[in-house]
Amino acid sequence: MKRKTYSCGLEAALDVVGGKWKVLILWALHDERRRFGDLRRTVSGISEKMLIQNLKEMEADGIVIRHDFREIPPRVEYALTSFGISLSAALSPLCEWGQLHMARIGAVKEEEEEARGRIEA
Amino acid sequence: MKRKTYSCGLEAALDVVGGKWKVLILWALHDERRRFGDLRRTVSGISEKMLIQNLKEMEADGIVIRHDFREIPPRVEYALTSFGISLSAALSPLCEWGQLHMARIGAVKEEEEEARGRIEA
DNA sequence: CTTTTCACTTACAAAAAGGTAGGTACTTGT
DNA sequence: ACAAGTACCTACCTTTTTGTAAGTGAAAAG
Repeated sequence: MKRKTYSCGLEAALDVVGGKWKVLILWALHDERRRFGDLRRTVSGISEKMLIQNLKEMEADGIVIRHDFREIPPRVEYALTSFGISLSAALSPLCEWGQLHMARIGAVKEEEEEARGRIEA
Repeated sequence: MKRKTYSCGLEAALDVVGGKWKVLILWALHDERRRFGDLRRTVSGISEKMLIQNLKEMEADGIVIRHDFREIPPRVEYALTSFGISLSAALSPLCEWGQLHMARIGAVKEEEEEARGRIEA
């Protein structure tokens, strides 16, 4: 068994919340618990596969809890654990930063995409 | 030209600092400017290709500046811009969170890896 | 004249992430 | 009898990301 080590806290945090969807799922849950289908509609663009896959990982990482009501038709709710809540708190300055510079970032990324388009064409 | 929009600040931030290496590079630069080779040694495990690739993107995103001394043998230094510094500031709570829960995260991720090993074997 | 240093570049290969389309079980409503 | 809704699962495929290994140029050191 290799000891998993991180060179800084960011690396550890990214290990839990990296990838394209997890922060968005976290965000969707940061103020209210939601059912699977509700999440699917809220996190726009996500596929069912990605949603469950990420939810499972997040559950394994202890940042969300799954509550199965064992009803038929099925009803399952997802919520943040206290660990997940602490994570979303740690993420909020980054969120604010992103919000503040959203226009700038979006503009730069558009340029980059256009540039790539020019090269590939 | 499609307007690039983000559903929350986190999405925008991740667009700039996503991926496996960028936060680590940012971290390596957050307290001092460094030469290419220095970065290569500091960010352990990164390949030259990934390092330049990420540095270029970060430069295009305005979070690092490249200073070429135009000497031979070549000498190039990288440093954070003020934008980059603001980003690293926004990242520091997440860094602290990661540091605080590093042991827990590492343990869970080890378990997950072992579990995957069991299945694949 | 060969080797070394440094900051890259390029071609190629491997791995990880993400997407699509279908299916399951079970009940309620028509 | 049949379609609809719910929360999934599975196999397969494409795209994106990451890694590896080699090469470049230009001067200076041996």
